[in-house]
Amino acid sequence: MTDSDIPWLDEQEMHLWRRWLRVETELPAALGRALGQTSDLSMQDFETLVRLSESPEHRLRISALAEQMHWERSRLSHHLRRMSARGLVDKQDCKEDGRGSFVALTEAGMAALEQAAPDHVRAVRALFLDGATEDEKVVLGRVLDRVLERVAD
Amino acid sequence: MTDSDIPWLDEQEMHLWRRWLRVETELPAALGRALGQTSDLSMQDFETLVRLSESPEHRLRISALAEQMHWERSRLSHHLRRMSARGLVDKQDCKEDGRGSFVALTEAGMAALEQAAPDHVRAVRALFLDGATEDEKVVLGRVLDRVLERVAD
DNA sequence: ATCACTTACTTGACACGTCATTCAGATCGG
DNA sequence: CCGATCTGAATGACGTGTCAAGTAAGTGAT
Repeated sequence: MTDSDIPWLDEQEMHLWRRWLRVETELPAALGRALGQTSDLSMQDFETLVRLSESPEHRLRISALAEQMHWERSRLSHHLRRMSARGLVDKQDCKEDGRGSFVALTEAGMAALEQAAPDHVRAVRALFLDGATEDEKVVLGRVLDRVLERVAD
Repeated sequence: MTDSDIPWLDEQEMHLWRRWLRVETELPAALGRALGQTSDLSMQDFETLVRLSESPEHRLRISALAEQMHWERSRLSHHLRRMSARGLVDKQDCKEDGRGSFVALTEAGMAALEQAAPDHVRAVRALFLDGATEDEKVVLGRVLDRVLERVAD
């Protein structure tokens, strides 16, 4: 089998694909670095805290949180154990279902989120959102939607 | 400090940002799963093999490869050790510089690449490239370029 | 009530990435 | 030359993610 038998990408496609791959790795890396400089939170910590802060009573069933974040349960379980050890969240058992648990934001978690959020939001704007005009954002959103459909489990 | 003091994202921005985050994690996951079903290669293995196959004599200095791939040297070092143990690549020392090394594709590595490539390329098209029209690809490329500039080290 | 099945979550082993460190071999100033 | 420094690469410790297995509690049929 020679190269010509492979339905390879042409130059345009390859260029677009490789730029995608680079952004996919470097954007979160840059945002993570920025976030780490003004807080002790990772992007994952931040996202977790945001989801909780948006929830009634600042708490959620663990599986509900996992579903919202599109995380595997075991990943979330590991992560919450670490965040809990750092005092950012708190696990509470669930009266209605003896198997289940809630996770709740602690005071410290809320404080960490509020302290970190402004810089992080600024960074998301500076590195990502401001990179596209309004029209381009519309196109980008459309493309992302289609990719998500194709990827959907 | 209350929520209103935080320069949060509006609904449009948040929606776009979260879709981006989802695609950023789920697209590589889906491609990795697909690749894993028809080969024993990860996306990282594949990318490494492609770079080598595109190089003269199918080999490169390790630091050159790291630079091409935008990988940290130690990451590449770890990865090449594993790939080498699986017989996909081969390390050779460099006459001109006693510190340096080359990595070369093995026969098995080339065979694995050629076997995996068609399906992988099809998957990249099906999940990503076909999600955008030609016009949208132009826009997407422009946006990715701008984001890369902003992220650039 | 009991036994099988499902659900909610945890755990442990392992793969990968990062960071700091190490080490040999270049390179360069004196 | 020779010591200081730099460079290419490997290594070890550690954090995080995945997958498979485990535990405990709910559900449901008989």
